[in-house]
Amino acid sequence: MAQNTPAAPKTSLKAVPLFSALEDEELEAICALSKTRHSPKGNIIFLQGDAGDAFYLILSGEVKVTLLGGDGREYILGFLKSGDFFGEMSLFDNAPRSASVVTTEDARFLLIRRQAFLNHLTRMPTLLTKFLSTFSKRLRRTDERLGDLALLNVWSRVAKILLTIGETADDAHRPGEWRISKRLTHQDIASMVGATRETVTRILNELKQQAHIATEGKTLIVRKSLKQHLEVLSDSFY
Amino acid sequence: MAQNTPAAPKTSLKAVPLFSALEDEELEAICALSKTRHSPKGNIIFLQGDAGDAFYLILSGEVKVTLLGGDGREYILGFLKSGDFFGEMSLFDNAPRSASVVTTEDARFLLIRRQAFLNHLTRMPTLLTKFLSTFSKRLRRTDERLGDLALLNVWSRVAKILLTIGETADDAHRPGEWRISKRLTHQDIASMVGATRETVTRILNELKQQAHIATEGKTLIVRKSLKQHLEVLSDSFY
DNA sequence: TTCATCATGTGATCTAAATCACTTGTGTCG
DNA sequence: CGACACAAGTGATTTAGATCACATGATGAA
Repeated sequence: MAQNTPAAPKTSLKAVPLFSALEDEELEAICALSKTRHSPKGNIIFLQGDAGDAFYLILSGEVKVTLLGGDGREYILGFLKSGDFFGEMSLFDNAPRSASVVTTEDARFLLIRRQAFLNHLTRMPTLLTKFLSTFSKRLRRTDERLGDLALLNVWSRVAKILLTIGETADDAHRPGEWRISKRLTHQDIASMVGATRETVTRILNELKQQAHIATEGKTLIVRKSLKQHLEVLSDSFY
Repeated sequence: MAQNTPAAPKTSLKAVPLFSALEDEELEAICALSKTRHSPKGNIIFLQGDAGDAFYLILSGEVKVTLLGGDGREYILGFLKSGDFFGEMSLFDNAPRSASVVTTEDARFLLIRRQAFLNHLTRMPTLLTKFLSTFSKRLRRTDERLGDLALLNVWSRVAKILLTIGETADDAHRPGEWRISKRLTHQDIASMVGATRETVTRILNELKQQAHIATEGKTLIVRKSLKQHLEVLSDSFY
């Protein structure tokens, strides 16, 4: 299962955006109070509702952040990878975990406990600001998704998430399209837009028909035409 | 329409939770760079998509924070009142407004511009921490609502929001119930849960039949029994 | 290569909730 | 006071999307 190693990495932290602005001595401090943890694919890091007092920074691998429904269904808030972090909310209020986190690949984390971190945090305003701007972005994203769920139909939600994923996870830069190499099952997409697998399958085929998307081997191609198409739909109230 | 007065209040800021931990001199500084603004009921403070570089603190009155759909429908993120603030996201990233804000009562604001504020902000770590914990709470709430929209049906969403409002806006402390004096139209509730007015009307009557809610004059009574009822529903997967 | 497991495709229902189309309150303000 | 906005109540109808029930395809471990 999960392993804890007392040693913390030194140099690699400099490469992490969250810590990039810190002084060497501050980095030392961070290292001193952090542990590393390794979890194989499919491991539960924590569950929604758990008491949480630790913050995790992903050193390698990938995790999935989800909300769980009473009937076993899940809503995927997002995937996080190397350099991203989670569990940071419990640093500032110690409420229970608001979401669950599961590894979707073997992953290594830097783990820092609330109390240990807080003492140093106040003495690192740069870090506070980093957190603030991350929170800001996260809040914007969740607000947008809230609007999507409340105001758009499944077709638009699927189109939109494909575009979002394309824009952020484009692998090969090409003129009129984005290429997504990350393997996403229809169920994954369904759980990200709040719909069923079958509906997503049908919409994806429809989009393929309309040449808005295509597949090449394992990579998914999203054409930018889809973006215009979507914008026309939502601007139609003028 | 909206009026701008150059003068800023002095003593009243001490009473605002956001600023309560500040030193007198820091308060002075805040006052120096803030303006007050007055807006009558129904006024648009800003719209989703606007460029935004100011932060607002509500001194009196109430506002409604909404997301607008392409077809004119709106999703209400929430109501904010005296002591609450909004537009703070643009302090930390200067992205366009992610939501719209409209006054639902005559209101007075303290208004602080991004640049002016930022200079001082870094020198007030207490304030940074205040923001951080607010962001944390907000993020938790939006995550929860995201889960509600994606995973619950309209009945549960209505029940849940009534309970939430009851818990936070209870006016008279009574044993088995919460009393909400704030006037909420069925359309308001519909816009808060992502449903139509008619559906909300029907559900509210159903809840009244089941004695989970009642009205007394203009105040809405939500019985705590509703909470149990809702929990039974969502725990039914054990 | 061969199963076994997981992902996808697709028709046939079913249903929660939206939409439509009114009627019936209920304020409130000239 | 009447009347003119709003807000709420309620049936009838429609529909997007869920659910159900399989068939077909990939993929990978033994």
